[in-house]
Amino acid sequence: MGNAENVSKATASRMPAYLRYLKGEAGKGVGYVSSSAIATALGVSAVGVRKDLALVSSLPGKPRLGFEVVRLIEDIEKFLGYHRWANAVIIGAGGLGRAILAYEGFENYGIHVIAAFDASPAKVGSVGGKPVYPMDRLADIAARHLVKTAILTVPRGAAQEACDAAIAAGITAILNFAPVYLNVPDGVTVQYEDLAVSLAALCGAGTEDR
Amino acid sequence: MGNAENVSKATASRMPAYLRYLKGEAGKGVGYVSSSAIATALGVSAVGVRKDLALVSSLPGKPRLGFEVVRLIEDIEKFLGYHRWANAVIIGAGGLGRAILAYEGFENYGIHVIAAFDASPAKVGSVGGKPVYPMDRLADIAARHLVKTAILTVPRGAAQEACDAAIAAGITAILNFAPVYLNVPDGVTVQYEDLAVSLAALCGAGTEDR
DNA sequence: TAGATTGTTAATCGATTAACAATC
DNA sequence: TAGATTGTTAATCGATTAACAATC
Repeated sequence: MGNAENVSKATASRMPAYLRYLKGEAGKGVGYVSSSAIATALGVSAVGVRKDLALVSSLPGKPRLGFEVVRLIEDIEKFLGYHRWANAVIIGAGGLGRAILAYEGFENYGIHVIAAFDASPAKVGSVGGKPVYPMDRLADIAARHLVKTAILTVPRGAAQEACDAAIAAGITAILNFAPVYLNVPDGVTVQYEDLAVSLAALCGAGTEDR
Repeated sequence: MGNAENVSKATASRMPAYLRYLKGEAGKGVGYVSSSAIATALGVSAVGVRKDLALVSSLPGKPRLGFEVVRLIEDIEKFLGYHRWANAVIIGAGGLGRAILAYEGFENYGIHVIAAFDASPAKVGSVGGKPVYPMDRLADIAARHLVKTAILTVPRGAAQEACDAAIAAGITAILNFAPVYLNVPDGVTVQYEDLAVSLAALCGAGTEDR
């Protein structure tokens, strides 16, 4: 138990779902939860849940009771690395960028979204108490706050240019909401967050799968 | 080739990335692309790419040349089911909901986002030419437009209630942006789009993986 | 032709499932 | 105790990688 080193990628990818469910149970005041309860709620197998949890939990589950909810939440959060903090910026202060800038949920996950940047002077100002700067301030501010992560919410036509600017400013991880492929050098990670793809996959899932 | 029935889930999950890359190449006027070019661009193995493409492409790749870009794009789009159309609604017309309502990218993927709904009368009106209705119109409008998919962009505290309302209105697929677990009956699919989790995973990826 | 690239068969690898003994 | 639940070992399953013959 708690041997968090050799955790497979498949197991790690399920942790956020466990965490979401467990937090819901904790909110209802549930003290212990069994692997089979988690399994049926999430639509997976109970033995799979036990194997996953065995790898990250600091305490084994108790026969007849199951796993202690609050303990498990702590263990999963620790595993996911939410104890470390990181700063991030938003590039593109349109509707989506501003919505994310105002989003309150990041702080719970160890992320400070410190500012947004936009090429248009008209967008400069602040949103929800957080500043929106012109693009030419990006390199300066990113360096000063050790920002390595950017959320890209610019129109598709501006995405590659914004991406290049981010990389020039020292960004090494990009969460890209623009539905275009980004050309990046080695050492830079891009994660694509294509809403249309997510939605299309979801629409398909209902009809074809079962 | 083109035997799109027995495509593994792993293969299907890579198709959007192929499509993104290929569209970028097509935009540059590239006519043919090799499996190894795709592989290096996407950071995967070339033989894996060939295996994936063999399952969805209607035409085999040509030795010395590679795959025809425009043909491959059509094949992947067809595989992903982007030829079928579906209507969707947004529930929650806050910043994120309004941004998604105004988002132009869905139409390319066979999805019509026809309207948004909000519990607050103050939000009713229109955004980017699309209507925002009060929540009590949901069942009526969803039924009339055969809407089976909802995008949930309400605050976390309102998520379960909004989810229940959606299900009561006949929704069977939910793309949930609220960072909470949703309790749904059998036959309803929930996909979690947790920005904070995505971002946290991205931040972690840069440091721990290599 | 020579060379680059393809598709396929076999081997390896990893993850899931099944079976079962251990525990409170 | 009896029963529910756990953790683990072995077996199955699926996906990736390696090797190589086929093709333009």
